[in-house]
Amino acid sequence: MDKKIAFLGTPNFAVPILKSIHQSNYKISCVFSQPPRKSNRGHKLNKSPIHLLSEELGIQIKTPENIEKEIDYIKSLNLDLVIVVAYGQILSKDILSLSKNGFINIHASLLPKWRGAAPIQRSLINMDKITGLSIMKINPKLDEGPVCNKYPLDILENENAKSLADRLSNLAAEKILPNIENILQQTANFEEQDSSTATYAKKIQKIEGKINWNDGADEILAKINGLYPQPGAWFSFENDRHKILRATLSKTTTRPGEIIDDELTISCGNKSIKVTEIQREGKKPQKIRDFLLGSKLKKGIILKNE
RNA sequence: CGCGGGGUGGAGCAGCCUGGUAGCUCGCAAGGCUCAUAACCUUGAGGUCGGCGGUUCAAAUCCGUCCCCCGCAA
Repeated sequence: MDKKIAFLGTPNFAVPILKSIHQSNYKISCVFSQPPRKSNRGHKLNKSPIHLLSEELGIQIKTPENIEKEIDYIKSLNLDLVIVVAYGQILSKDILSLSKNGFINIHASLLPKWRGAAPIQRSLINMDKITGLSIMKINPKLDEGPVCNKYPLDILENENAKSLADRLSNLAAEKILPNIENILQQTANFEEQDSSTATYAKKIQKIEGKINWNDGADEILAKINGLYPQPGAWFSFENDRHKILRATLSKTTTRPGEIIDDELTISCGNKSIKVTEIQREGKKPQKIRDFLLGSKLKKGIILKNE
């Protein structure tokens, strides 16, 4: 009855899920994660969140540049099941054959909607009212495998990507356990996706964060929330990038980009947004009150779309 | 050795290039005005200008070095 499970994952989103499985009765034979990358200021080598967690929990961790090279090792593990959460490497047919019950992926959308890299951000930018999780079996194509369970989750008013990711991640941590049970018992029911209704969540490009004040306020707010905290939605003023971290809707409209009052309410193409938290280039995030004390962004200034 | 910005009373900033009295907005304290107030007026407290060293008659300001924070890019 001692089933052997492996876990493949990399970013923070996967952390609560690995924790949950670890705390349950299942035994994790090995964790795979992306190798430490040179990143951030100074290009230091940083281990992935899952890498760090595995070390902390004392689980065997492997971080191959290419998982294909570990194929013999994986075979030797004699795995019953593999859980994949945002691992970041393509899994070949050869790899996928090395688990008795397949490779199970948790995807942060209601498939076949938002297949691909950035489902959470895309659902927010698209102003969806609802999203969720899909538990699916990986096949060699991108997020196209058969689904055994979906868990819808309402998107809250003015919710941002971090909050939504946290909620989905926690939901996944909870729901993965009964699914593992069902799959190991062979009682899970997998259904093919209806690919004719599929949509794709393209990877986020940094340039998408640039705000166009001619857009409607709802749209701009969706961008601010969908790109929070990385890469963030921003505008330029006096050559400084100003990243808007949080904002609320406001009704007044004047000229697009015009600062309407002394509290940094900015008119959009339709309605306006009131900035409540902002981060200037090279500065820490600031509540709008603090930011305004020493700021030149006063009523009447018109922000340009550049 | 990836590129770059910053550290100035409690908060957010200006001053630095072109050395020579510590400035602005806010907060705080006291007083005044007011039916009253987060509004307005007056006064006040509070700063080793990130640390150390150097140049100079004189350093927030110029030079060197160290510490800390952040943005970009990957």
